[in-house]
Amino acid sequence: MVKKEIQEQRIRGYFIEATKELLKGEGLKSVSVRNIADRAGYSYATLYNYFNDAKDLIFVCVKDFQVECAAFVRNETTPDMHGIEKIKAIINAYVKYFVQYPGIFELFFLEKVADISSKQSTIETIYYLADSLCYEEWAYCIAEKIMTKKESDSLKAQIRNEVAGLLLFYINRRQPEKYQDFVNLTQNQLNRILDR
Amino acid sequence: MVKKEIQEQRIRGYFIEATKELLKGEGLKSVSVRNIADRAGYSYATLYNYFNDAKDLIFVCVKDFQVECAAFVRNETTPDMHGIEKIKAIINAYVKYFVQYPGIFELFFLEKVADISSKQSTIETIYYLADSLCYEEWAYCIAEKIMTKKESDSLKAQIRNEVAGLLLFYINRRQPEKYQDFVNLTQNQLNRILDR
DNA sequence: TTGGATATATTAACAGTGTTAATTATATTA
DNA sequence: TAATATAATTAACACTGTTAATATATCCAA
Repeated sequence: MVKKEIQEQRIRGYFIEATKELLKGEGLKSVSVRNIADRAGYSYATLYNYFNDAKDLIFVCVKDFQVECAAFVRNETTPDMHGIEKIKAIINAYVKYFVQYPGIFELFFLEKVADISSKQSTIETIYYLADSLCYEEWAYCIAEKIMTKKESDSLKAQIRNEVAGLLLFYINRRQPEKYQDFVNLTQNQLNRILDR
Repeated sequence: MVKKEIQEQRIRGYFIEATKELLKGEGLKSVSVRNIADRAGYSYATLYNYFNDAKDLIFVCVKDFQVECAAFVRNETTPDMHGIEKIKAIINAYVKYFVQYPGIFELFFLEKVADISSKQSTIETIYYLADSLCYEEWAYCIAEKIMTKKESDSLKAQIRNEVAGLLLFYINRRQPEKYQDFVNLTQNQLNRILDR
């Protein structure tokens, strides 16, 4: 019965949409089983007919947000840039996305995952998201002999960790306090890593 | 009445000690008002006679753990080292401390704080902890003209964010999976930042 | 179209969380 | 010792996630 599957997917979609709205709006703290179900127009227990548990549902949203983040980055950057400068622009947009949606940052990096092994692939795509957004540009840099493959791998890791740390302190600890200071710090650190 | 204050401080200490044990042992997830009170030998409501709320109590532990972390670092590093190499050794010990006590990492960097302004100073000391552990060595590097003050500030920020990111991914996302890979990555990144 | 089977949705319940108010027990002081 | 002040406890409330039992649709054959 394909009809059943369509309907089932549709209802799953309602729950996912409700969860995404809550995450983008009020943030992770207001994402509860009852809140989600209310917004989706179902009882709280109905959720368990479509998802193993709450964490499962929450993590389903990750993939959608990754796509959205990629679109956001494309929209914030110009296609006539290349190499190092483009990488900087992409990372800046990437950072901007999470500052705009702190709830999504929490979901991607802070949210505890009970069974980490079952969500391994999702976690890996989060881990490598910044890398993959810059994929063509790293390739460009290597092709143009701006850097070696080995160097690019080292730089990727550095940016990955540096940016995660910057966002962690700013979003979760309001450190630095002012947004402009955060932007400047991010800029300085990116330049430090990429301009040699 | 000084007697009262001594007694009051003593009981506060019992709650703090219980919380610290839970944090170091089972981690943040098992730190609840009722768990703490049980371990301290009081009823759960008694806690509210000595602390404003649960978060308050949990954050009181931060200062103790900072002292412990500093002692751990002193113990893990030799006093006959100086400058860049000593900084590397200190940061390695700092990282090791949080890997050993993931619950303390959660408390320092992940735990949500409702009223961040009232805990501003605590949060700042967390933010600058890695810097302060290396205080003498940064001064040494500047005095020996190994780097300028401005360069050292930039390096401090870089290490701060890089290390936070590394720990965040490893402790919270098991990324990389194997401890040895994490150690190697940390080593590589530290060398990259500090060896120029 | 109706009756029975199946699938889906809902309510009730449990064990947990933080927090507050009312109550009980303890200590201090007149 | 009696009255008062202080401290500790229990009861209660509003939440949380999750499961089992119940109610309500849906579907398919007679």
